[in-house]
Amino acid sequence: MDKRKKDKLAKKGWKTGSVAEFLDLSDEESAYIEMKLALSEKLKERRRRNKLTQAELAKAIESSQSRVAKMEAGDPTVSIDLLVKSLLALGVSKKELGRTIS
Amino acid sequence: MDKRKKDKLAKKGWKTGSVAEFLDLSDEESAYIEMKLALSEKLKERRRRNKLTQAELAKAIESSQSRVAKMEAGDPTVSIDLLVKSLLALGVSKKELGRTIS
DNA sequence: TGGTAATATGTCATTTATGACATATACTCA
DNA sequence: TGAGTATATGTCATAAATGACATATTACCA
Repeated sequence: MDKRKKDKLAKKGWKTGSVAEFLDLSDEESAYIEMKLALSEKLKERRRRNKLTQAELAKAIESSQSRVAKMEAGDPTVSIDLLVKSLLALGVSKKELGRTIS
Repeated sequence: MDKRKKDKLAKKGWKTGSVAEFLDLSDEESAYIEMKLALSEKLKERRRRNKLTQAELAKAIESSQSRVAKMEAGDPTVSIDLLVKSLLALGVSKKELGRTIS
């Protein structure tokens, strides 16, 4: 099955527990996706908590509003690197990042 | 200062605590580098524990020996994504990954 | 209702990460 | 010592991620 499609489905509100079963992902694949989705959630949450618009955050991290939107949507073209850098820029600590992905 | 050079220096046995001071990295930059180095360490440790050569691990993750070497060396061209995928392939859990980067 | 700000989606040229390869260096052991 | 194995380093063409942009959709409120 096309990975792009799986991610697309996965982000559409499916609970991660059931996604792996239904889409037949390996444990490593689903763990990886779950981690990215957890970081997405955290980003959305923190940006809002910090009262920033996507455009404002984008400027702070030298990115674009559309990419921030994709990060928060769990778009498969977004890397963990970018999510992590963005979260660090929002003031999230390594410790909290660790908790987030666990 | 050139980021490539900073990473180069950083991986040459400098203790991470002092790197940030000496090289004048922002908190976010050093947190990011520390996370990558922690993942590098973990990879080296786990691969050895699993009694695999770099070439064998490379095959398992569909990469190359040279890239595995770079991962373990903390080469700045290696993404967190690749490190995470590799660690998951070695059987490391999300929980342990979380602990590792913290 | 309409107007405006925020967010989402799609596309694309450029940048960056990647696997592959060659080759250098280090390690083991006879 | 040298041969064999493992790891490190450098380079490059290709693939993947990125920022930018246009535009669609949604949310809010006067």
